[in-house]
Amino acid sequence: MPMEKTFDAAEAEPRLYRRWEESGAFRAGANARAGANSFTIMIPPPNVTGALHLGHAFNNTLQDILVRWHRMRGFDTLWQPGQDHAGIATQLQVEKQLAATQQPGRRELGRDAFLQKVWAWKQEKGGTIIGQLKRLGASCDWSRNAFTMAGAPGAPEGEEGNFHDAVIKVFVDLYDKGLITRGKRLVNWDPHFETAISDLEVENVEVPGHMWHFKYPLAGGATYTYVEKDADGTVLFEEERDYISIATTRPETMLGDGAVAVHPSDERYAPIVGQLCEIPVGPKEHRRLIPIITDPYPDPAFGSGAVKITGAHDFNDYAVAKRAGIPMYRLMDTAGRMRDDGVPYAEAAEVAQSAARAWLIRNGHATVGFAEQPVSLSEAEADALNLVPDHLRGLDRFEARAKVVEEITAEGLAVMTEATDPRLGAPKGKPAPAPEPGPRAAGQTAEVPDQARDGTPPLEPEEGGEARDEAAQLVPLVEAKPIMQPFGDRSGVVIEPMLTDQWFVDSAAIVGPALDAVREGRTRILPESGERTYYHWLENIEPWCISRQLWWGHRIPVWYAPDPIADDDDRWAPICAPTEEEALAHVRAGHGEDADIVVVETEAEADAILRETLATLDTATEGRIRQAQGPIRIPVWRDPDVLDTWFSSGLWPIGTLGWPEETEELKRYFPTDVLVTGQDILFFWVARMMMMQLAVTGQEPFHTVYLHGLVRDEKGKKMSKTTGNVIDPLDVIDEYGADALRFANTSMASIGGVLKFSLDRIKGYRNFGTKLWNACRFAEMNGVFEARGAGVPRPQATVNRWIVGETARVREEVDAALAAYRFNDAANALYAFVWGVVCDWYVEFSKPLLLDGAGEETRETQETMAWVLDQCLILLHPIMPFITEELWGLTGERAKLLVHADWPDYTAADLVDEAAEAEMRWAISLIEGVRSARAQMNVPAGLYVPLVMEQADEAARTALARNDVLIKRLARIGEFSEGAPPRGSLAVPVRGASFALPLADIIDVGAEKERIGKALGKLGKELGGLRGRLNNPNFAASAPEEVVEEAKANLALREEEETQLKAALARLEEIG
RNA sequence: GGGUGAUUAGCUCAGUGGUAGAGCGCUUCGUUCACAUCGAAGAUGUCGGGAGUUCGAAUCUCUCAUCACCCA
Repeated sequence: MPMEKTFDAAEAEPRLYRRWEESGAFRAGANARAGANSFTIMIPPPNVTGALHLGHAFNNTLQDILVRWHRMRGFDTLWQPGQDHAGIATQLQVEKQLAATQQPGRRELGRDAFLQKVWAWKQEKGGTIIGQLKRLGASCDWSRNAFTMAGAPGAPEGEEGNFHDAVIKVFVDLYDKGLITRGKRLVNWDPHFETAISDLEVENVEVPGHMWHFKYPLAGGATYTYVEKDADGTVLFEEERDYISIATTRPETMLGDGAVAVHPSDERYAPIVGQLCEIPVGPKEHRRLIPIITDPYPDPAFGSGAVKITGAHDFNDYAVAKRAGIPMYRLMDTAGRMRDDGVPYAEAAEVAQSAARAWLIRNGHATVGFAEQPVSLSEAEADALNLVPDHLRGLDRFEARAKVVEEITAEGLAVMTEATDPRLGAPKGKPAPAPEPGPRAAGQTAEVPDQARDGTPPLEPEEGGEARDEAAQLVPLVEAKPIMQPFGDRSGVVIEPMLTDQWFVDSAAIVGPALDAVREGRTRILPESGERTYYHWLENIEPWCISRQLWWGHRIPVWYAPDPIADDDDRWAPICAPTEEEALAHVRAGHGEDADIVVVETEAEADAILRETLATLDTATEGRIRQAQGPIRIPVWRDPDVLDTWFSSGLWPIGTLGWPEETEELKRYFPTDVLVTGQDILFFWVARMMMMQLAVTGQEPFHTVYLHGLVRDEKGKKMSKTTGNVIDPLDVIDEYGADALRFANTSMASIGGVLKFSLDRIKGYRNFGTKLWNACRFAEMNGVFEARGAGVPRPQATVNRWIVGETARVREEVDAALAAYRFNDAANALYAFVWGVVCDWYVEFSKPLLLDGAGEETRETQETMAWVLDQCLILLHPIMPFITEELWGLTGERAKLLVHADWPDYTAADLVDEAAEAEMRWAISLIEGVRSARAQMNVPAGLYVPLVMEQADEAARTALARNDVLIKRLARIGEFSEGAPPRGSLAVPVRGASFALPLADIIDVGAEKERIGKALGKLGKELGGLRGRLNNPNFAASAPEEVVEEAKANLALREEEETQLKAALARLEEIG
């Protein structure tokens, strides 16, 4: 039964994949030769919430190619699959689902019940991407599928595994070594998810924003002379002022200001440094005064040159406050609302006031006043203080902003300017609104100032100049300008820098080996530019914040118990232990065997119990509970935070292999070989894996990191739902088959290449599959596969000898390309070979032998073709596994599936027959010459025409004689003759011979002259270049010998061709 | 502002010192018994601009321009 005309991918792919899986073809070690080296790839674990996108499709195609290639070569191969638990994304997903199905929300459920819901969700929906990777043909060992939360407490049946143990063990080890610490740090806070997120999860986007300018009056009505000078010292402007002008894009943070800073060299403000100024907001009777300090951070040329310092809400201010010892006052709660806790504002402001005075005293700007006690606030005390005025408490941060602006303006403390000031941008006379900005709001809010609009040049940016024309109508100066604003990449809300207690890894202490590994070449990053980026980041590494205020994740293994020796002040002592039992054992050791230990859920509960306990004790012991008599209640609570997802995925290479147990797999497959991943997670993941694996095992986790870019659309744009240019790889697979998608991915995969996805290319590679299919179909129709022999054929016929050599060449080319991770070169070499050599020439050449012939030559051709096609299937299999496996099955009884076929290792040196190659290349060039002349001269395509050989050398004669059947067939030649070409022939020059097509009655002499003239023109250019080079004595002297030889040989060939063409032209001239 | 990279045929891209290629598209021709998801032939380039090194530069250096990404 003849084969179908095309490959039915939709039908065959699931069937073939099932076949592979059922036969265990992808199992670790399948098809390994005895004593083989291992080859391991760890899949970059997709989020458990994820669905396959084109980036995954690309990334996993490359991994699959490497894995299939090694497996066929007999390596002990493991492709380790798995998923990442993706803290924020998963928690969000489940919360959404609860809301959508009218179930109780996360907080109502409580932690344990919620986590059960997450696990249930994971078990039901978490496998989506696995099925999708299978459709792509990914040959992972699915029996080993891993999960970064496997084995966590509460994990249901089927989620066993010890990944959790690995994560906890590493945390405890690093903690014990002092490499993990807890502290108050400014972190990027996501008010939507109410958790810290890393720098890398923050997207900075330029959005239309506003810059407000406010006056901070000097304390006690003090004044100074404000002078502005130009570079030469000429006074430009001078006035008496009782305030300092401050610009801000976030007025609500003024409430937490701890100081105003100016540059030490800024003479304008020198007179008032060390004085106090007033924050112009809040109840008049409790206005807070803050010191004016110097710090190198403010840029005198920007704005007024004075900067408000809000240490708890801005990264730059944080550094200034740290340097100067300015207290940091937190203003917001975890949801980004203005705080509504603590003592009333008046009381809090009082304390802050004393702290400000104390600062002046400490820094020598003031002396201790009468009856005054300098107050110094600890970090915790400052944090506990709520400086939000009572009427603003509980407001959303953006509402609070609007209120603050309104109040200051009403009080007349906004800096004013003319209504025509081009900086305003917003509608005249109206203070700009303070909407909640967001990337989606961009373009809807106030426009960016268009200074060209009214032709007025912008005013000088220096403050103080804007109110000079008193006659003009004045409005508050609210600049409309684009500002960079941080957004959470998952939540899309504005990120708030927030001072919170977090856990940190001291990255700087463990980064050394990770840097050395790349510097010393033990791990190589491709493209090389990735190495530079890697160094740059690691050399400037910041502490890594690893705590997240989420529930879904590895909970931090730290418990808190009353410190048996500490003062009341920091009475909770952390105990880090792998399990609660061990932690409690520590508590018991500290508090005595008879202590009644109560594990509670929150710090508040623990506090209550501890207060009760303390109350029962003798006050003379000053709260030290070690002196307690008899059993007392000791509250213990566990840190509620979970670890950053990247902390656990950082252990992916060893965690998936069973570490910390010393498993057989760990010994066999670690260190792994290649990591294929997106360059966007070089820091998130790659660098951290390097650091963590080195810290834990002392070994590099992989020797090669292959980085690739983002898959974009045809025009190079990012694919996004909002743009609507997202292409679903599954749709592509449905329409064109997985092989076409894979081949397109492979051919795009040049090192460091830009990835632009094009459906035209997909279609082209689907056609390529069809071409291969039909070559096999032709072979099958001609009994080729019945003649398959064992091993490499050793045929006699020139065409067969030639194609065997060509096959060896392409095998070497493919191996070299894959070894160098030049996937595109491998794909292109195979495309050119299968289509351009096998299909275009070899199949055509074989036709006379297969269709017309019989006997040994036919049999040998069948055998050779069977072998050549088998080689095509084998070499293409890593890239196009489905169609090749299908053809492998259809074209013979096979000992093994193609997925386990032996990868060839024959070489061009063994198999290339140079004489055969020269002969075939000559025949091809003659055929092409004839075809070209015919087509250009409009000789009817179907017409058989005679060919006259004018002259020929020995090699050409032999080649013609031995291949005349092929040449006649493919060039559509009727008869050969030898002799002088008749007048009005078409000239066909080839190497070592000249031919003519006598077609005087068909051709147009003028057109033929033109054709030859054109060819001569081209030749002339080339000859000019070659002669120029060879005539240059410096060329012969400096260029390598083989280059000179090549140029000489080239020149000889071109000259021969030129002679022939000139002769042909001369003959045509005779006709006229 | 810092870093990294890109600029080659109409389009998408290869091309690490020897005189420029592929695929797609385009034009012309073709119902030749594997394939029209095909075949044959053809056209198209101051390799972003300028300077330098070199016998020789798309390739190395400098510079300018434009664009992209990452980090502030």
